[in-house]
Amino acid sequence: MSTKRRKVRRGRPLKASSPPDMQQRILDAAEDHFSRHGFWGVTVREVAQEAKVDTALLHYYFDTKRGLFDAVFERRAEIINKERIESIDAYVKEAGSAITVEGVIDAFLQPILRRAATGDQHWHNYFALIAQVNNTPAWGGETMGRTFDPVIHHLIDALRKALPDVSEQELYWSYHFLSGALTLTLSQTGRIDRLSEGLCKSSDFTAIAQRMAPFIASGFERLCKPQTAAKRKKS
Amino acid sequence: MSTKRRKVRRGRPLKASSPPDMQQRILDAAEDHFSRHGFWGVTVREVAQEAKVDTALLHYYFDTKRGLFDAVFERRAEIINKERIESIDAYVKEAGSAITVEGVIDAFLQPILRRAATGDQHWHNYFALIAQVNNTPAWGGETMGRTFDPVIHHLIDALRKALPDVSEQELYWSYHFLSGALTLTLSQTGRIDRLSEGLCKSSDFTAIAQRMAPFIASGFERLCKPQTAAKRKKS
DNA sequence: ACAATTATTCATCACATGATGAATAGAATG
DNA sequence: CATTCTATTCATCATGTGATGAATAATTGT
Repeated sequence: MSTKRRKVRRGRPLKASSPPDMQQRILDAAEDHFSRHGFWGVTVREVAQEAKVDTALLHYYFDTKRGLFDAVFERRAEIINKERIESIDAYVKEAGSAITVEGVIDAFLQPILRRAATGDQHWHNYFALIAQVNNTPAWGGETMGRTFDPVIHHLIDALRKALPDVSEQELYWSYHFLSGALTLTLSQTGRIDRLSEGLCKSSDFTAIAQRMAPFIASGFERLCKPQTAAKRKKS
Repeated sequence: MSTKRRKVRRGRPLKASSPPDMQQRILDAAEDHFSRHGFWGVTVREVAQEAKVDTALLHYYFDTKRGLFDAVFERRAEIINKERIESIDAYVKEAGSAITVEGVIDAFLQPILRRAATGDQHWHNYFALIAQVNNTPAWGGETMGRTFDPVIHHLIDALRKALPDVSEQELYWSYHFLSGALTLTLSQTGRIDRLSEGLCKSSDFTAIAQRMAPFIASGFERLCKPQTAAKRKKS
């Protein structure tokens, strides 16, 4: 029990330890936790512990817990947004006048579903995070809008080309349903696994990629092409 | 500064205060908070304060915070589940051999959308709560399944009648998309308001009720009726 | 070589958290 | 009317919380 001063390792670390980069390590750990439990379900200590750093470092880089969360949310948003715009533009150019609703929607979904299909855990977590945010009444709409609305307007512009004289309202409502379907898909709760008794798997993004665009495109056409509404229920 | 013992009001209250019933008041307050911020975003103190009771009472009735959450979640589930089953059964009986996919889905959606359309704040909060849970990766799938799967199987049974020889997988995936669209609708984040610059409103359940069943039914038919897939993309 | 800057850990603060045992007043029971 | 039961509040506990200032070592700039 002597008062020996244990020599502690403090201050800047040796160069060797940086490669994965502390900031990235913190962001990865935060992404992992936030995606599973949401903003309030995570403590900065948990994140710091997983990243193997002191909580003070986390505040040093990201100021507040909220700052960390926003940094996580925006990190991959830019990447995916760029990919989605490129994908849509490529399809529109390639299809020319033969543009279809299903083609546009497929082009919009591809970047996300492809990334999800690789099984990369980081992207996986990130998508689940989007799902959480999109269903957070308090501030989800604002955050989602700020981050993704430009791309969505790009999508809607492309859809207008495939649907001449379409009503704006129908277009937005249709996107709303698309957004919901996509969000639940990305949140990966495993519910459909249980419901279907193993017949369908939340993680089977190949199956999803095959079905989602046709399903959604069909809904769009039904809502946005009045003439298709011929077989209206008569009762 | 005398040591006068301030006479505090303790013990069982006068009868007059019970009418709204303490348990109900706590559940209402909890519903309000949980729906907005999720399980981790709420403290028992906040709930107790809004319900104007001591936190101890809350533990007295519901044991733990989690117990309170589950009680909130289950309270209205029974009601809505019963209504949905009755609605589906009524439609199936009424339609007879003229049963349609859109009719079944409409019957399934009606009870929820009708309640949402009244603007009742309590149901409103409850639906947002469902949305939160449905997108909680950690335990959302399990909770949702336990609470709602029986009704969903009922829905799927009815859909089978409208879609003879349908593939089970297509049926479940279609429901998955339906579930996502409905969930986002109920979560009411206001995102579509911003996106459409006020043209569409999250709270406009009349508009949703008119569009959702046709949109979703069309997707179902596209996926579940192979012969409809004639106009496959050729490129 | 020295000074300034940057990245990191340590120690700690003020306050919030879920939970609980004891106290107490009214209601129910006999 | 005495006893037991139920519903409620009070006071408090141990732990967890986000955050921060000081210390310190490596790096960078001069």
